[in-house]
Amino acid sequence: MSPFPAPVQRTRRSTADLPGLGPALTSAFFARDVRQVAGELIGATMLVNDVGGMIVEVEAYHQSEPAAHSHRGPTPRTMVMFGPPGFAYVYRSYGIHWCINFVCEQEGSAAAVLIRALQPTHGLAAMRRRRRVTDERLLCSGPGRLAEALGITDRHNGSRLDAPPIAVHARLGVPEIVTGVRIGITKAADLPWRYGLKESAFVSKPFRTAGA
DNA sequence: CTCTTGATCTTCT
DNA sequence: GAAGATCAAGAGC
Repeated sequence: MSPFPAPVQRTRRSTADLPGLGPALTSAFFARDVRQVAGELIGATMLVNDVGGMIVEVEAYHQSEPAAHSHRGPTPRTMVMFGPPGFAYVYRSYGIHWCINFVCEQEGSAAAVLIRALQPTHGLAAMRRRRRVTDERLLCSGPGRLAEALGITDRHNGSRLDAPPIAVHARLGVPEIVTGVRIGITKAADLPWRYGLKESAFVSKPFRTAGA
């Protein structure tokens, strides 16, 4: 079963049978409930300097729940999340990696979608140079991996999502979505706020629901 | 295949 | 001083 309905029948594992790019998403798209935006980002395409791919895995975070970096109020690191929607929040993870979020809802909501995995479609050669791996499935299957592949660093913190070097294009068609609990957290670990493209070979880990 | 550990920066206790 | 929205390499099965 393809995660996208007709006309494609088989699971999309190469770029040959991807749907095209929809219009560029602007701040109005991100100015909505963070979980709604998270689900609609599955199948969208994210590019940085024309390098990137189709979003296949994301997680939603909101100030009201304790797993969010914004939960304890604004700090120098999380300031961007407290601002208006449609901007990038980039943070340092475990002292080593960069990870990118899309700020959603409205000023003060401090809600964001963590981009966790892409299916590479644009600029594969540039990604392989940065990542020093050849397996396509390892280029962008994880938040730290995709940031490295796309050249994302703290330089992009606070950047607009609808102006160079960043672009996010709407999906064409509605894919089949799977949900599960978020990965690598201990607080609010039962909230099913992780969204993925069904049967994608490019997600960072299998999907799991709370309890099991 | 699964499990463990090191790397190394920011924030919080 | 400890924990954390991670990843890669090595050990063991």
